This record gives sequence, structure tokens and C-alpha cells, in this order.
Amino acid sequence: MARLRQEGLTAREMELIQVLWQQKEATVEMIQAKLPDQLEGSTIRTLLQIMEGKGYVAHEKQGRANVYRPIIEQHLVQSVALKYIIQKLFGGSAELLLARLVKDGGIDLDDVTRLYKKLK
Amino acid sequence: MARLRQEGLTAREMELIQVLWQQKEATVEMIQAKLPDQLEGSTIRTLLQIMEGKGYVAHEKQGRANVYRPIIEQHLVQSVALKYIIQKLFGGSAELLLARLVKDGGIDLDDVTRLYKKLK
DNA sequence: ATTTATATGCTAATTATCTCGTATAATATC
DNA sequence: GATATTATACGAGATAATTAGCATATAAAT
Repeated sequence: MARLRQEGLTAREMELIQVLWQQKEATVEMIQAKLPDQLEGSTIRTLLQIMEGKGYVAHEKQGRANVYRPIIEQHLVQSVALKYIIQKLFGGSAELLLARLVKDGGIDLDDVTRLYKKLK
Repeated sequence: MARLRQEGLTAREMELIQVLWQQKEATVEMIQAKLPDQLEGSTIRTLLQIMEGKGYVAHEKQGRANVYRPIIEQHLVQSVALKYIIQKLFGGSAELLLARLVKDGGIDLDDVTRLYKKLK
């Protein structure tokens, strides 16, 4: 019986697709080398299959290896993640998130000025 | 033997503590009413116990009910989460995150203007 | 003080995620 | 063409997160 899975990316899956976005495309071996944690190839393969099933990556054979590439754009995943934490942690307010970002020092006056001029 | 759990907040736990931040303190029943999904009281109780074990909430008896309150500041959890996704999804750049937020429409010119004037 | 009502906390089931072993198939090497 | 090599795909177990049932305790009501 096929396991039911959520359509979104899990934490580990995000790590994998991150590598794919950076490399454009990659074999299991290449992904393995780039990952922060050391995982067995079979683990990575399983995850890639799941991600393919969800429609996030595709693969094609090159020699005997599968070469995987992302088929979802990075900014889409970024948006979903942002929406998620805005919802879960900032009571749905993006402005509160921005305020926090500023207070934490991630964004300073120069950044805001630049953005301000660009928008105006 | 006590189950091992990660020290951070899980997705569901974030929903609970958000209610606590909003209400300052709350009984299980009150939390239940505010949650986006309908959960059994026993479910919420279990989660609160876990969160208490992790040091995120505390409780005191009032009448026969437990009244829970958050004992971690909201902005701390927010900062950790922000740092995490900036690192994981935005290559460490808060500016890129801000840019994405604007493109997604979460932040508009008015918001930026307000912030600009406030910072200046 | 006895009864009633209901919140608690234990236990456990369910669902989801993460992980890898191993048999099989495909490629390369001799 | 036979053999060694290595990637794949499948299956399945381990860990983590989510959910709720139910026996018990106890505050509240009479």
C-alpha cells in the first residue's frame, strides 16, 4: 500500500533540493558530498523518489547514474516557507516579521532606504 | 522511559504557544477554542505537557483547571526561526528574504515608508 | 457528606518522517 | 562473453510527531 505523504517539502527534502538549485543538476553522489549531514546513498535515493512523486524534481539517466534536477523554482519554496512562519509565529503579520528582522539587525537603515527608493 | 524529543517547537506546538502569547495565559478549553484545527482536549493537554518538559510553558492550578502561560518570549522563538530559514533558504541573506516578502505582496510601499521614517 | 460534573494525566494508537540493507539490474573491464 | 563493479529500486524498520480514549481525581453543587 502506498504511503500517504504531505505535498510539501519536509526539512530533509529541503536540504536536498537546495543542493539541486545550487548545482542545477546532480547525481546522488554529488548531492551526498554537498549535504551538511552524512547520509547513505540509498537514503538520498529514497528521498529523491519521494520528491519526484511530489513533483519537485525530475531525473534522466546519464550513463548508469540518474541525474536529478529541480523542477520547482526556488522562490516558490521560499514564499511557502515565509508564509508558513508568518502564519505560525507572527500571527499572520508580515510587518511584524519585518520589524523583528530589523530589531535583530538583519536589516539596517541602508537596506530599507534602498528598498524604499526602489519601490518609490 | 520518557520519549526523546527535539528541544525546539514542532509545528503544532507553535500553534499552541501562539495562542498563549496572545492570551497571556489560558486553560486547555480556551486554547481549544482559539486553535485553527479542532483538537481533543486530551491532545492539547499532551502537547502542553511536552512543551512544559521542554521549558516553553508553565502551569498553575486555578480551581480544578490548569492555567498555562508561556515562559519563553515570543521574539526569541521568532528570531531563531527567522535565522533558520534565512540560512536554509536565502543563502544567509536577510535582504533577499525582505525582497521576496515585498515581491509576494506581504510588505508594501506604505510599510516600508513607515519603517524608513521610523529608522531615520 | 454525597453526588455530579469535568479536567487531568496516563497510555497507547496512528500517522509522518527518516533511514538504510539488500536483491536486482545495468555498466564497464578484462 | 564472462566477471567485477556500482547505481538503482524496493522493502522495511527506526525515530519522531500527532492524536485521542479512558480511568482517576477533585472541585463544585446540592
